[in-house]
Amino acid sequence: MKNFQIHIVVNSDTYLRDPNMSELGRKIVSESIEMIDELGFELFTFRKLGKKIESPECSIYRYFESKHMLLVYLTYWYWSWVEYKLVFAATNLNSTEEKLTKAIKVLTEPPKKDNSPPHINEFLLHRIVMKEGAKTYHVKGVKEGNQKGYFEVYKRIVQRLSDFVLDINPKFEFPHMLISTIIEGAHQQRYFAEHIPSLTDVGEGKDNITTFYTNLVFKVIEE
Amino acid sequence: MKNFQIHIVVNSDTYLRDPNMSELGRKIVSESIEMIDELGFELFTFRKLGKKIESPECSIYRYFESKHMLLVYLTYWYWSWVEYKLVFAATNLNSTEEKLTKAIKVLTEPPKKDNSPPHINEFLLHRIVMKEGAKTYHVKGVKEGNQKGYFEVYKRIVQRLSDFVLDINPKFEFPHMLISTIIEGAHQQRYFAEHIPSLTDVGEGKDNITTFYTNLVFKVIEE
DNA sequence: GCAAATATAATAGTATTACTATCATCTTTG
DNA sequence: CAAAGATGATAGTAATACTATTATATTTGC
Repeated sequence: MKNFQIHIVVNSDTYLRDPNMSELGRKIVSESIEMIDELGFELFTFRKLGKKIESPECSIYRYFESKHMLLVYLTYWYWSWVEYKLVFAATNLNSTEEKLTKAIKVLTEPPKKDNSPPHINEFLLHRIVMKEGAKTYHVKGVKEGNQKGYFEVYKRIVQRLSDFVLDINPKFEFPHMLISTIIEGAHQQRYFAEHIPSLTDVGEGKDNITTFYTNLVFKVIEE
Repeated sequence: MKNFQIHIVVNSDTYLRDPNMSELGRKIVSESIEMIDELGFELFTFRKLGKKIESPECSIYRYFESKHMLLVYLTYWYWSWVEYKLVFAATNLNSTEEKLTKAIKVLTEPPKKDNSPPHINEFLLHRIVMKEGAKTYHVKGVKEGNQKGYFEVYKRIVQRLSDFVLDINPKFEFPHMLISTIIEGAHQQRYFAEHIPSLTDVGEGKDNITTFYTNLVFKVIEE
């Protein structure tokens, strides 16, 4: 039972019409998450999505310029959501060490059921971002996308944790590299664990990823 | 002046006809490297490649089942080449520490001009693998691809360095995670440095990536 | 309560992509 | 020098990633 619901705001350059403002828009978002997770981003098409939600393909194009931009929207949403969880997780903690530990936990653990909006399955969205997230920037127009702010939240998260690192060790030279390495690394390891397990050490049942990266960060930044 | 040339063997499941055995095959490989680097993998097509090499599209399909499989071939080739460099780099070194340091250097530094086969521009190939490499496994058929051995060399490289790590600290629990994290991380950081610099700490002219990851590895594995 | 604005649906169409098929010709090689 | 194999020429297909046009709902502002 929850008496509040947070609203995630997404950069308006990622969409043509705000999908959060209409029934159809929310349906596009929620069903596309299911479908991308099921088919993978390559086999996912607006035509198939249209069929699933029983709306014509061209209606989807009124919300998103392309399926690539839909992916950009979804990952932006995801990172905003993670940012919210990071802020929330830091409250009532005193030391920067505790805050950093908690933040690494949020970034490296898979999501638990929580108060995300009802039309977003954040468990599936997490899987999508792990697998397809890099496709938002591994494209020709990265620089333009970066200028338009598609990655601003991601960058802010990296900055936030980098600041913790610098607070703990002001002389540490590579905080951004360290943080972006572990964020991407955690997603990657979780994906490998499922599909190419010999690239990881994730054993049966037990989840070492958070332990590994927490350890890594504190060992690397100590003077 | 070189009196020898090494020949990289690629898993024969990645191609229909061995592109290394004919003039046309080598042309397909060498020109596709230029073209994928120039256009990005999404905009690259066999039709455009056919036009460039003045051969019909269908001739290219006689070598590679799809453009995805061509990418798999190219990345396989790349990692085999890196493996060769790793073996070469380890000769005449006594301590495992030295070997590991050298290996990290090979894996994290951009390639220098060396004795790669004339039809392969390994500088461009390195850029392609940094940017597009993950697309070989971020697809629906990863598991089948893994079973067919598309990633066997990559896995062998991870194993090789993991063994160094375990030799230095036999109690270290997560060698594979550590090594695959730094290999992917190095590529990623180099890509970020060029396109989304605020995610890194790579400054003007100086290249910190190797320093960062070398430090990271030795700090993390120390008892 | 109704006109105007806006969103959606229905239908149709286009250029391009990712292939496949067929057959003729050219080049090896045993 | 014949047979096998590789390449070229030509053609074709289903699907993708869109766009355009017009009709029909639905919302909203006065």
